[in-house]
Parts: sequence; C-alpha cells; structure tokens
Amino acid sequence: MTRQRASESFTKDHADLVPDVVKSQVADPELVQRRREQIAAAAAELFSKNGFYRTTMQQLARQCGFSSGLIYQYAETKEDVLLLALLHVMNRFRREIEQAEDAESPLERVFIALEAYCRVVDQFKAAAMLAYRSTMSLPLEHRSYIKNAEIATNELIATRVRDCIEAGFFRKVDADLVTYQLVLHAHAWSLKSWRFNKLITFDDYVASGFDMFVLALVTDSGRQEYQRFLASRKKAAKSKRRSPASADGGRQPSKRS
Amino acid sequence: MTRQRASESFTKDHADLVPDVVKSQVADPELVQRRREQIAAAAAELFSKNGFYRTTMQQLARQCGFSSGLIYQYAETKEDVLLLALLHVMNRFRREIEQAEDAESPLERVFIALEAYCRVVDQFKAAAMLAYRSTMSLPLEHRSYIKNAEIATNELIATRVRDCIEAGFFRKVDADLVTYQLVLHAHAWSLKSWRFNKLITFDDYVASGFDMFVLALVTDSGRQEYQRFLASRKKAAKSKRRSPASADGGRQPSKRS
DNA sequence: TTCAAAAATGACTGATTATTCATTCAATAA
DNA sequence: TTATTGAATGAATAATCAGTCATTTTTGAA
Repeated sequence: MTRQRASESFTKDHADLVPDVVKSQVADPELVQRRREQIAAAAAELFSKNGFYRTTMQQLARQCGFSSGLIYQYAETKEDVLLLALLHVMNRFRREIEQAEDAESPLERVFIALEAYCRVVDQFKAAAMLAYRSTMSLPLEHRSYIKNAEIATNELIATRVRDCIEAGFFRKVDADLVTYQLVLHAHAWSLKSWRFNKLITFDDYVASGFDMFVLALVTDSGRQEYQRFLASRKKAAKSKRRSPASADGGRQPSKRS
Repeated sequence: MTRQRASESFTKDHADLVPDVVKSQVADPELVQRRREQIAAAAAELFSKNGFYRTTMQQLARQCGFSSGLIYQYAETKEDVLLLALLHVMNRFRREIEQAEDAESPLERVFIALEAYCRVVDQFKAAAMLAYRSTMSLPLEHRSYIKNAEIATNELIATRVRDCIEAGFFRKVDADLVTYQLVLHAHAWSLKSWRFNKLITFDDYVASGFDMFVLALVTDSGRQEYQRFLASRKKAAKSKRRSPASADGGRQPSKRS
C-alpha cells in the first residue's frame, strides 16, 4: 500500500517501510498505523522476553490492551505480527543511530555511529537478540523486509567508513565488509553479554573495538588523526568528569586491555 | 570418526559433557549413549532445517528410525532433546578444530584454528545458527551446559592467542576478549552468509579477518613473523595450485579488499 | 436524535502435538 | 522349553492455541 502518505505530514523521509505483505481489514490508514504500532511494540516486548512461540495471541492482546480478535483486523497471521515487531525494533535502532550527535572528523563520525549502535543494543539487549532468534521463524516472503531494514541501517555506517577512506584515513578496504564487522561488534554485545559483562565494561568494549578497527585499517595520515581523536576524547572525558551532568549512569571504569 | 574406540576406553578425555540433567529410563549406559547420539544427530538435522518448534516429536522419531515413545526413554522433555542436539553440534565443532593440522609458529596456529572454525561453520551453516536461534528456548538450568561447551571450545583458541602474546608477537591484550572476537568472526560467516556470500569468498573472508586481527594486535617482532607467515602461505598456495589434489572444491578466488 | 457502517469483542472451534501407557517383542536365564 | 526382564511400540489423551465469527459498541453523518 505505500500510499497512506495521503494523510499529509505523515510522509516520513524514511517511510518506516510498512510492508505491503501485511494486509489489514481496517480502512483508516492512520488508525492502522497507530494500532500496528501498539501491536508491534507489545509484540517486541513479549517476543523478546518469552520468545515467539511461547507467546500466545491472547497474551499479546492483553499486553496491547484490547481483544485477541482485533489483532486479526490489522494482521493476518502471527507471523505477520512477528514481522511488524522485528521492523519496529530495527527501525527504532536505526533512528537512534541517526540521531546520535555528529562530528566533523570522519574518523570520529565512525566512532560515534559505533558507539550509538552499541548503546542502543545495550539498552535493548533482548530486542537486539530477537532478530537473531526469530528471523528464521518468518516465512520466506517476509525475510527480505528484514534484510532491507538491516541494509538501510548499515548504510548509515557504511557511508561514514567510505568517508574515512576518501579522506585518506583508511586503506582502500571494502566498506560494506568493514561495516558488517562494525555492526557485528555492536550485535555481539547483546549476543554474548553473559560473557562480555565479566570481561569488560561497556565503554571499554566500544573503545577497544574501535581501537582494533582503526589499527587494522588506518593509513599513516589516519594514524595521526586517530591520535588527535584520542587526545580530544581524553580531554572531553576529563571535563565531563568535572561536570556531573553525565546523563546515562557512568559505568565503572576498568582496566583497559 | 573418533568414534567408539572400544567400549571401555570410552571415558573420553573431554567427556562429551553428557549432562546429568537429562534423565533416562534405560539402564545400560552404552545403549543410552548410542541412542542419544542417534536422537541428537536427527534432532540437530531437523531443528536446523525446520526450527525447534516446527519440528514434532513424531517427525523426530521417524528421522531416528524408531517410535516416538522411545525418545521418552532417553529424555524427559523436548527441551532435553534440544540440549542434546545443541551439545552434539558444539562438540562436533570442537572436535573438528582440535583435529585441524598443527604448526610451529604461534601466529600460524591462531590462523589454523580460525580457519578450522570458519570451515566447520561454513560446512554446517544451519547447525551453527541453531545455537543462536534456540539457546533461549532452553530452560535456564540447561543453558549453563551450552555456555560451558562454548567456553571449552574457545579455550582451544585462547591458549593459542596467549602463546602469541608470550612469544612477543601480540601486544598484551586480553586473550579471552580477542578469542571471542575471533570466534564471532567465524560465527558471523553463518549468521550473515546471505550478505557475505555476495561480498567475499570464504578463503578471503578468513584471510582478511585474520589480517585485521593481526594488524590490530601485532608487535614489531610479530609483524616480521606475519610477513614470514604470509610468504610461506603464498608459496604453499602456489605449489598446491600445481598439484590439483586440493580436496575441498577450490573456491573461485576474488579481489582481496 | 437516529442509524448504518466501522471497529472491537471474546467465546468458540478445529487442528495440532507433547507426552503417556497398555501392550508387544526379544533376549537371556533358569 | 518357559519365565522374566527391559526395550520398543504407537494409538490414545489432554492440553494448548491460532484463527473465526456472531454479536456488541462506538462513531459520526444526516
């Protein structure tokens, strides 16, 4: 349906990719939008916590605050709901990364994107794992929507990597491949949190991961840029420590490897 | 392979970690062992292909070649069977890595382990994904067995990383952390094969991954060692190309990034 | 206020499936 | 040969749950 940009300002640059495979009985597109958001949010929560198959449609309806029959006005099958839930999570992740503070240096911009990705993964660990656990439960026709959503998010990072290459900071590597490894570094924080939590703090995980990538990819001029970046971060950290306005709970620091 | 080196010597150095949480009605331990192997192998195949919840106990019994009731002589619940299947896969992976050819140089030994891990993941993509998809379907008491099996495998790599550090080739990094990143690099080949297959060949994936790790971790003396390693590999590849005995289908080469 | 259309309800149904258990079978001992 | 034991069978069971639909409620246009 893709249409629904009828109701004026709802166009959305990124058009949250509401897939036309999911059919609705209800006419009003705005209502469809709103209800599906409810359903997707509730489903993401329950599926993340209890798994797709262990969650019943009755439970889901209760979480939504309405009856089980109504869900079937906005989706045809339980698998449709899974697709909505997964896209809901992935779009949220993408938005968080888009909204991360920005910077001048291409190198710093990669760091910021990686950090933002890791942070949202950290914040929604269970949701982050949901994609890994459940994508295979999706009917084949649904999976491409997931892949596209993933690629769209990755592109945010890939362009930043390419900028580093163009700026001469990184060697001429395959940006898509590097992007995937950066993404996996973020995902791994949720996939293996039971182990990583014992080994390293969040901040060090991000920093040491970035450190590895930079050391492996950097040119001579990039190395200088990285030194500058590290210096400015150190200074920023110091001044931040002075002003206790650190919004998200400053995790305990630890031995860097 | 590795199989039944006689009944008695079955103690197994690595004691395939048959967990005592899974209770059996049958007395004869050898029979239990054999049947459980059957069940685990069949389950690994079906769960990998169709997923845990979509596989019925009847299907599983048919795949085993015996009746559905019999499964319940060797496991109490379907989740027990999942645990057996997962451990079956993980132990197989560990064994494959243990049996990989060996080498003198610590650096080369890390490469060999990484390559072996990637290869077995490549060979059994669906099985490799099973762990990610299904571990959360296990009851909590079962999960620690999975974690232990994973740690046991990782230790094979961790010691090799430590050797590199001791030999002065790697900086004094956290070996467990680096190990986890190596492992994830192998796992990622199955998790994201739909994407990677378009970007890179298997051989290049392994080589470029190793390259990244080495560049990020290496000391000056390690860098020399790595040059030597690359040179010897190039020579080996050349002589191999001459003798067409390359066992596993020589994949098409491609542009290295 | 009226009333038809749209939205929402939730009890119900049909199908599925994990698990059980009364029974059969096979091997060994007496 | 016969009795005993433990392994194996597979039809029956009991529970669950996705999806339906007859009914009620809400909405908003006239």
